[in-house]
Amino acid sequence: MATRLALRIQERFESLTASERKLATLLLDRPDEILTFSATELAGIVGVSKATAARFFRNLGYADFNDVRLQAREERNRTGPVQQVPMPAEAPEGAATVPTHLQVEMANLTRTFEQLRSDTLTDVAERLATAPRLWVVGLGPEAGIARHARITLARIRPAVHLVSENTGSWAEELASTGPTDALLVVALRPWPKLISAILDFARTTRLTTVVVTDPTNAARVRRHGATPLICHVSTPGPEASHTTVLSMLHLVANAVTARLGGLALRRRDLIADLREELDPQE
Amino acid sequence: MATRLALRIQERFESLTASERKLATLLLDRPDEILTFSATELAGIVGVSKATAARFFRNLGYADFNDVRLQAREERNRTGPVQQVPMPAEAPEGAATVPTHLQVEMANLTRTFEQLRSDTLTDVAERLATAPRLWVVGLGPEAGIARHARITLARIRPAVHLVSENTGSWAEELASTGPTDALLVVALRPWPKLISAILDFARTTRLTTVVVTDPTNAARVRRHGATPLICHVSTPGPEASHTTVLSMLHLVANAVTARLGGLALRRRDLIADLREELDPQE
DNA sequence: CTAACTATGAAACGACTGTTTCATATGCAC
DNA sequence: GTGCATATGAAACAGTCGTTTCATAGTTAG
Repeated sequence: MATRLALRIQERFESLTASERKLATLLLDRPDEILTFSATELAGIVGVSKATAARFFRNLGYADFNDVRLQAREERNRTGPVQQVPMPAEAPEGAATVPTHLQVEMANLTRTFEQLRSDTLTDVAERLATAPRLWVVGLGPEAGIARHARITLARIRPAVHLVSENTGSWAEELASTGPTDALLVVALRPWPKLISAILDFARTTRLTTVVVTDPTNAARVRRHGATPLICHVSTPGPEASHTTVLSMLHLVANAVTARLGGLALRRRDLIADLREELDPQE
Repeated sequence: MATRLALRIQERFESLTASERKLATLLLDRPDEILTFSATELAGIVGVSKATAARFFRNLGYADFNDVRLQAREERNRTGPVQQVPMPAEAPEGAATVPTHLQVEMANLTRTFEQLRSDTLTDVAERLATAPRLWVVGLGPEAGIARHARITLARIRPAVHLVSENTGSWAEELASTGPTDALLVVALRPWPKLISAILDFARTTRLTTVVVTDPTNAARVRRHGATPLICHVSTPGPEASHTTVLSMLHLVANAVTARLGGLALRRRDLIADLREELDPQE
């Protein structure tokens, strides 16, 4: 939390004049004040003139007071590394308290995305973006998520198909896939056997396959020749949390958008316009 | 964490003009911006004129923009420097970097669940747990989420129905609802008009209604006589993130489970056994 | 189609902010 | 004491910000 301004002040503190030290002390004590107060106000608080304040910031090496504020603002936006959040221990009761829930979700998120390599992401995005057709699969509890993924991706690229969850008919639906198509699977524990079959089929058809899954299935996915995107979904309770899965899919969609550039944006705008027409504003 | 400004905006959101809504949305998404940005800058970010911005704040009941800033400043002091995770500013490129994504999701999660009152949660859980039948609705982009909610809830209680998104047929589907049934709606911005109609119908049928929504629609939900569960979904990019929505639904499901106790657990185990039978282990 | 109304941005205006200039005060060397 | 250097505030100045006015585009009512 050491801002560049604070460091600069500390270096020169002894060589500052009395009035300047008043300002310096205030800023070291409450670093955020720069963002919210004007130079005049700062001067007023410690009882020096505006002129002194102006000189102070110039003497620190800034061109302007505006310069100071812009830097401070910018520094706050890229605040340092996210602190590691500990996963809460097993809750005795079905203690679904709000703070516990929040902490669990934060822990899952940090684990998930600190582990995700950004080149894996761009690689996946590249393949999902360029495939002629994209098939999305999610069985049982993941069916809703898969549907959501399909909706999201269909907004930024054409030919996104949902493989229905009617057991048995998936073969017919996937039959029309070609070797350069891509397959996006959402499958967590407990791992449905059917997914293994689908992955094997995808491998023989030479489909590019990405599987959003949990850590326990990562190795299995690799064994099937697919790329895993690992999401931590553990909870103190009995049910897994799909939160990180959705977050991962959102990130993937963003990456695909970035890869496709204007193409995706135009498609998205087109769809937005269409929606607006169909459902008159409001 | 609900500032007075945010509340004031939420109350009047629907009566705002298009340009004003752009400003309102920005301020709800990133409440701290008022402290650091000038009104001119705010106007510039969302692409409206300074004049509109000035009118906007006056229409909200403030004398001045300065008035706004003073109040915001004062409130922050009262809240103390609880510097939570800051929301990153607009990314220039489609810069969907992993760390940025993580930070955005963390910010949304903390905002969402620090604002959620635990008695609201238990109240909602009580009503969703005890209703004879539970109906789940989600239109357009939220259809997948709704389906997921239905799956999740159906594991812990009987008679959970998904109202299909076929426009027009919802009336027939909801026709069989009774006065003590409950309705769970997922609806974010842009608010579909159809949802308003459904909420009005629910009110006259005396359904208990819970709406998972974003801050811009909270007041509207209350006006329809329903209980809002507010999720922060803002992102630097163009697409909203449904992550917190899913997290909220997970929490609600947990709370319902806690309320139902052994009943829910037995049902869940039963279903797990069934699944295992249908899809032989592994 | 016209009239009234609303929403909006461009531009004029006044208020305020930050910088610079200048005169004064303070401290130190001699 | 005088001379010199530095620190400081008052005031002049230039620039920016927020407000208001006014003209225009878009919408609604009749």
